[in-house]
Amino acid sequence: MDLLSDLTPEQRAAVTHIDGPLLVLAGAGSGKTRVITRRVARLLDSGIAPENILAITFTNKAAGEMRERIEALAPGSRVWVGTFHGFCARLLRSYARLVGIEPGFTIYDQADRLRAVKDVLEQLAGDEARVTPERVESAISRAKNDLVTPQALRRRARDEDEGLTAKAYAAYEEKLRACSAVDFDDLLVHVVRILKENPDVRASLDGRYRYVLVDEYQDTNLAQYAIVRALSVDHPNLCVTGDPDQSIYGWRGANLSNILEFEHDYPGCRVVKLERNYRSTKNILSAADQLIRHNRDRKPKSLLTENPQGAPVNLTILARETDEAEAVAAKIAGLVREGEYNYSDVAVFCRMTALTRPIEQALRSARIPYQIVGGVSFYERQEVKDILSYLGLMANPKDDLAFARVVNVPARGLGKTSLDHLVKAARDRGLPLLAMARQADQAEGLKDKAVRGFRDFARLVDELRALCDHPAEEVIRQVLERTNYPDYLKANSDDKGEDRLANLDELVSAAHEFELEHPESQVHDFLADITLASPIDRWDEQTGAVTLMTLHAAKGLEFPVVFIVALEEGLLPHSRANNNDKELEEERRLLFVGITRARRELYLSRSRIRTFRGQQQATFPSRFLDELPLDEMEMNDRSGISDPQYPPPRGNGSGSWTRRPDAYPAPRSSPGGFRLTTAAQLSGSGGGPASPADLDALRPGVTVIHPEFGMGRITAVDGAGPRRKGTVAFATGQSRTFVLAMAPLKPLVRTGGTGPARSG
DNA sequence: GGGTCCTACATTTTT
DNA sequence: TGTAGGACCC
Repeated sequence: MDLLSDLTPEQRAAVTHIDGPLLVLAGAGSGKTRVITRRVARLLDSGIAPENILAITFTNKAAGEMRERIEALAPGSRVWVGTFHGFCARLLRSYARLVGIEPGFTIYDQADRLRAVKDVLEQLAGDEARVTPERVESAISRAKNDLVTPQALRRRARDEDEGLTAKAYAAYEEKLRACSAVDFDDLLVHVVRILKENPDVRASLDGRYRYVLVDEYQDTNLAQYAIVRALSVDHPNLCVTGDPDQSIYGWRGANLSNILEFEHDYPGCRVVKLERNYRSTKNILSAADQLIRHNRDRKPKSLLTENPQGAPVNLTILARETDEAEAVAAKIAGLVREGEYNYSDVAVFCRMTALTRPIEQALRSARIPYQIVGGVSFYERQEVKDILSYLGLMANPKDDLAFARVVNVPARGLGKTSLDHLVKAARDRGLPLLAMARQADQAEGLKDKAVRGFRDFARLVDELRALCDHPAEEVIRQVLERTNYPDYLKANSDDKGEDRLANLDELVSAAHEFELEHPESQVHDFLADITLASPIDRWDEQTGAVTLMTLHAAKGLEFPVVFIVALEEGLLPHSRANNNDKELEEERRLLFVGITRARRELYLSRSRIRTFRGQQQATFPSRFLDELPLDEMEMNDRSGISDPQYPPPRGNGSGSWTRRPDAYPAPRSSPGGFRLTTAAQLSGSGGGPASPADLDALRPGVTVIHPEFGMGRITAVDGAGPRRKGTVAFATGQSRTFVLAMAPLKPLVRTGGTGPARSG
């Protein structure tokens, strides 16, 4: 086919560029994927060998799609397309020895890493540690992505906690080495080291991968930058594509300056800007544009489209998250009933996976098929992880983490005490746990029964290990059979047993599929593939179901109809991102990404009250709503209550549609809605001084209104009688304590309910 | 050692 | 709301 005829001049410029660095700044929906794949086809057309091309994408799914498209344009060409992590894993299998690790290394995922950090912290500081394992874990990850060594982190440490973190980092590294394991970030870090310390290897890889393409370049971190740089010295035929406005992985170490400084890093590079949007309606694009303009740390850019105006963007306010979910479900049902869309045309995005639950429920009861992307991934389920740990231990006998996980699963009478003795003995001798288990009779303090147990277990694993070069599917079947795992599951899981057995079946068929695709593979290849898989890789757009996912997962996708829910302060922007402008701008970009996924219709919503962590809480509208072109939008408030008065978080904001200054509420009731009631009214005592009954309504968990501070929630009460005090956390972030009998606090209750809203 | 119950706890996003 | 870890009892 003609690779150029249907392209715009800009797209054509990018596609026809062959040698030298190329930066493609591609706005949302500007046909970027098409440009990249065409360019690869064009490279192949011009006689460049497929093995000289390396294409890096953000997810395996994107890689698969690109591979397919390239295959369609240039059949039979075997271009390597994959993620940074996949590429590095492969490279590391060949060059492991250069950084002192074994080629059969195991890849630890985040849960494994957290487990390892916990072990290390306990060993280092016992119960004394003042830093949480989670914080240490993320600090280690951050350090690695920034190419900071344990020594450097130690030198940098300013206080005791940072010192302990650095120490834990060093100990963690040792532990991984002893287990012959690497974590996600190590895949990158080790490759950086290989490239840095071995000029010959670097030169040969640079020569091999003469044409490098990196997609989503705005989300690369320092380690990834270093890899790309090292592969583009002798042959700087590097093409990167991305959009600074869509950078949403800063928390993972992504460095926006990689793309902003590209022209500086690669002098003489060609820059192509793709600004025309082919995806969305004018209305949707206008919303995206107005929003993203509020980012100050940004190169101004216009978003243009020749697409029709389209329907106005819709913003709906509901009373509670269940109402919101039902409204979404009802709207979806209506759209499909009208015949214009299928379920698979629709996606619902939210900030956190935890927010999907009410949506799921509503979709279920409306009998709308859906699939959820993310959340607890299939491979993180306990039963799956157990079996995978057996495989891991078979493939890598030094994997102490896997050993500890399964040595007593199913129960073999090897509890904590026995394991502690074994660990100590192994540590003294510098042996892996499996090796120590084989000679458990030499470990101090073990009872005969435990010695026998460990040796039996070691024998079992050794026997299984003999099967290591068999197909993964068969290995899994053998593990299940020889460990009696299915029986153990049946005995130990009450009503979930069926589900869990089904998960094991699914694991077997996953292994089978892998086997078909990679006939030559070994168990550790299967494990690596699983570990490096992302939730979105399992997503199938063909199933005829509504898609439910986080805004992060939505990157790179598009849907005719998009819903974005829970546009509330604390959720979007997330409360953890509230501290500085940088994080706040990333949150804004996140919403921008969500909005620009929509092709024809966009529905935004928020709920006035949200139950989170089992607690009802009044919410405030996301500040981002005020940044949208509200006059062009269609808005309806179906909550049946109006906003209370509250001090705007910043600026004056008054007069805007989302912040109604008038509203200390004339109680208004609507079926199933809310009204605001005073404690006095509740108890029927009609507005006099608070009676004991009034005070009874003011309990922890109850949402209240204060005329000055706005909505809040009672977090604690203290004392009794007239001097009883209550602490209220207000939605503005401040917390205050009042004498309940005196304070003008009013509980928010459900119409027709029997009493104040209660927690739990 | 192992199972059960309870409490305390945290809680973003993901390769 | 969920879960991970601790206390307790068999």
